[in-house]
Amino acid sequence: MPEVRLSPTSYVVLGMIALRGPSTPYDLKRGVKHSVGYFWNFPHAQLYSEPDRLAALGLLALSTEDSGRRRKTYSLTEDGRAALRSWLASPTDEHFEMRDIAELKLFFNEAGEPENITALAHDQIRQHEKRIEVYEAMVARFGDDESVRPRMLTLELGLEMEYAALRFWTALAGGDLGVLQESRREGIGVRARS
Amino acid sequence: MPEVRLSPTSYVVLGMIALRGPSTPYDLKRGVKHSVGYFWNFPHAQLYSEPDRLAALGLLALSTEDSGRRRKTYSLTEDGRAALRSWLASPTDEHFEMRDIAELKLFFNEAGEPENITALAHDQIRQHEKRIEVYEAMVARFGDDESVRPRMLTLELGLEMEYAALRFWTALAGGDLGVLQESRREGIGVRARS
DNA sequence: TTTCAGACCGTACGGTCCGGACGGTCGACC
DNA sequence: GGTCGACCGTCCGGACCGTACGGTCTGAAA
Repeated sequence: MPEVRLSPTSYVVLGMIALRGPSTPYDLKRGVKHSVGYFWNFPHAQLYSEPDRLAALGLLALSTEDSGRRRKTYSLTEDGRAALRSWLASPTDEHFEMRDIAELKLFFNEAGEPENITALAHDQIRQHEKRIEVYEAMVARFGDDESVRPRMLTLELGLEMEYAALRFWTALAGGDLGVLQESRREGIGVRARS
Repeated sequence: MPEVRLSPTSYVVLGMIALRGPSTPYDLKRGVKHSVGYFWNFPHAQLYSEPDRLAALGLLALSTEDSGRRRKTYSLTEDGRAALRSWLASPTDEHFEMRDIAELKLFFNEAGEPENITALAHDQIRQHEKRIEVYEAMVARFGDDESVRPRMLTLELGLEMEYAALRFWTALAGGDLGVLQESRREGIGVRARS
């Protein structure tokens, strides 16, 4: 098995194919869009080029339609499945990255007008509420479908994060951040560490 | 003023210089490392090349040391300050991006062994606890220093997110995700939307 | 005074990532 | 057969990224 460092994109492709079965890049694009794509954006061009790289490494097998559109369908090889499984079983030492433009603006707003913050907070509140609605609709729609249950786990994490952000921006807009510290002290966080 | 789309990196550079005053790339690197760098990683090579780009756009002014090391120091021009301020005042329509390897592994673990999740959760709990300690030490150290108070705001957001993640992974490790939904329903989130 | 360690500081580079523009292909309906 | 909108894929230039490497300074040991 070739010794190459695979990127997150690689594993998304391998993982998607593992969950969905043999797929075309377009399938991947759509699959990603309404699952992991919600929290991590993978530009579609990548999902077209990455499978070729993985195929060159022997992790995917390629079969090309011979009818009109000549679609390429990729499937997992044994090596591919092994690579995915070993990644899934290996520890993760990196901390998540947050890439939040709003947080950036908040941080640098010392150089701007105080009222920017109010506007920013209200925008953020709207956005997170909207996203929460989307997630909760998904939970309501698929929540008790046993077959996709495992995939709902990440949705729970997403919801936790959304509510956390919503709490923060709401408190900020209300001018009372103290309430956050209090509620954290009472919360499970403290319990988990004691 | 030239019409170019500036990247987040650009604004980090402009913002850093606005908060710290004239800076060398190395200053930026260090400044970023223990502030915004906690939630958004900017590789240092960028912080060396970006100022040149901004200088070419007239947003930064460059002065070069003539002694030994010939350090380059960049400072804001009027245009630069204006660009930063207009960015700070403009609405942010993008949602944050989460880039969390652990979340990826969780999502795809249908293709792996169930016990991976336990290990993953415990790793994550350790990591988030550690990060929380770091953040809280910063709060304790700088919390009542008026001059840096505004920069503490993002720390509060960071803490909210950390605790949210910690709650999730703790619940997951304990096998009882239901507790999350309940606590969310009682929380400020609901209040904010009613 | 020379040497050396270790911190400080900067650049180069090859591959990857990125988004947007563009173009081809299909079935459905006129 | 023609046209429309959805479907599907590629291309490209520039930004990004991590890492490896190389210089420069301070200060203390030799």
